[in-house]
Parts: sequence; C-alpha cells; structure tokens
Amino acid sequence: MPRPGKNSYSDQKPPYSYISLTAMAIQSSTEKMLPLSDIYKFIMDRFPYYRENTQRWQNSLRHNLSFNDCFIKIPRRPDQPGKGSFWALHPDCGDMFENGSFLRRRKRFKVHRAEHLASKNQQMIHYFHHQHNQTKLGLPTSDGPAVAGIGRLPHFQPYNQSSGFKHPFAIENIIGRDYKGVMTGGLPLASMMHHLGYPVPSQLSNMVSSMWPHVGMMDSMTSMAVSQEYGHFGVPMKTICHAPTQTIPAVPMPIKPTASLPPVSAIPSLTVNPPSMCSATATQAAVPTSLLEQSPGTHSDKTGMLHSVLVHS
DNA sequence: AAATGTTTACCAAATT
DNA sequence: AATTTGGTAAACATTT
Repeated sequence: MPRPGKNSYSDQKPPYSYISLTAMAIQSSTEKMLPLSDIYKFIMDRFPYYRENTQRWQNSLRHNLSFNDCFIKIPRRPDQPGKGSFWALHPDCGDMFENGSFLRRRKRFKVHRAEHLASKNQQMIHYFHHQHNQTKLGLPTSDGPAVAGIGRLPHFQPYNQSSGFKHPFAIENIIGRDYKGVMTGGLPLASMMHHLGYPVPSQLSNMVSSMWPHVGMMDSMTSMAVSQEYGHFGVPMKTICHAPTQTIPAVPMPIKPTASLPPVSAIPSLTVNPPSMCSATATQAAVPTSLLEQSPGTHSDKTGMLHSVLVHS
C-alpha cells in the first residue's frame, strides 16, 4: 500500500474512469462543455499519471466520448472557430456516480432510440449555446455560471428516472448504505483513497468534507493539500448538483487546491472558449444527412443527432 | 498531416 | 456462471 509520504500519489492511476474524468472536465468548465483538447488538458493538468502514454489513454477517452450516450456533441457555431465540437453531458444523464464509485457506474446511461430523434437534440444544442451567451453576458448565476443551468431544461423530460434524482452527496448516500452489498467499485471514495494510500480523515464528517469540500470547508483539505499539482485524486471533490429537484448531471469535481475555487476558466492551461461573440441565431450551413431514420438499434444514433442539430436553427 | 470521431473486437474485472 | 462495464487496440472516416 503506497504511503502518503512517499512519492505521493502523483504517479498512481487516479480512481476515476474515463467517463468520470471527462465528466469532471466538462462540469468544471463554465460553459459545461469543452472541446476534446481541453478535456485532455484538464486531465493532464491535475492528474500527472495522464501525462504519459497520451496516445493510449486519449484514444480510450475518445472512444468513450463517442460510445457513451452520456456525452453529446455540441457543434460549434460559426463564431466559435476551432477544431472539433464541444462535448457536453447529456442533460438527462443525471447522477451517473450514485453509488459513490467513479470507477464503475451502476448503469450505463443510454438514450432511447426515440430520444435520439426529434427536436430535443436541437433544444439541447440551443440550451448549451444559450448558456454560453449568458455566461458571456455575465448574467446572474447561482454558483458559477451554467451550474444550475444544466438541469434546468424544462423541455427535457427525464425519460428515465421517475422522480428527481438523489443528490449523490446526500448523507444517506454516504453512510446510509449497506456497503457489504455494494460492489467493490462502489467503495466509498474515501475508502478507496485510503486503500490507495491517500490521507483520508477517519471521521465521517471529515470524510464528507474531504470528498466534497464545497459542502464542508476546504481547510480540512490543507492537510491533504497536494503539491503544487492538483490534489491527489480524490482530494477536492465537488459536485455541481445544487438543485435537488432538477435533473442535473452530477459528477465529481477536483478543485484546484491553491486559489479559492478559481473558476476553471481562470486556469491558464484550461482555456475555455472565451466568451466571444455569439449571435443568438446560429446560422449553420449543414446538410441534414439522414438524421432521423437510421437503422434501428444502431449505435450510430449519436451521429444522427449531431446532424439533426445542425439542421435547424 | 494531424486532430477528431466512430466502430468493432477482445479481454479483464466487477456485479448480479 | 452469466452479464455488465470499462480499458485498449485498431481500423477507418471526417474535419481543420
């Protein structure tokens, strides 16, 4: 078992799956969407482990991006030049890490076939772009720009979870669970960290705060404060679901231990699309290639979505 | 060309 | 034991 004193955890593989890492990156952005390159940056910035074998893990990451429905592509508007699209979390993916494990989800989020079609996709795109506008205009935002926005999609009916999703960090989700029955992957993060040799407060209260500093106080974090790097894995965790009643993608968020919660956009290396101009009306010139009817059961539905998105507006 | 995206296949580990 | 989920490799396709 690696000891905290050693070479620290830097070189250890973070206890996060590519899905959670990606979700973190996306959620950390003010726009709640990032181009691939920025997702890479985010990960490399805080997890030294990923500064190597880039070809390998980035390929895996890309694979995850297009393979999982929880990620959606948001096409760039003409005023947002650059390579590749933006990646965002599907508004309905809810809390993918409910079980407290960022390694393995309980269920894979899948968009029902019917959901792929329809204008919903366009609405989503609109939503994200709108969010972009608001951020740019410095409009009021509860806790950081688009934070509360993600789930505030009145038009998006959570097609799955019947009722509002449970706050992943609700205390019940932390202690009120019979871990015996929980899969290994569902090991509480704190336990996992401990197992990995990370300093983990023994008391629950501390555990909670260590896992979700935004809930508690960052102070207790200082002890765990990591080098100049970003914390060792689990360290600063943050969720963005502050609106219990809404369907908001909830993901862990490693926060930069240094400054007091500097918005990701403040991180130099993480240059989020600068709120540049954005015409409310995106005029995309895209040809609607067979967006709607794709062979049923095909995973290529996501592709169709993209196209459909561009079609209108 | 290089960066992005998509897909298929295999394998291992976790979960049921 | 059978399923699921996640990681990796690889072959392509698409876009910048």
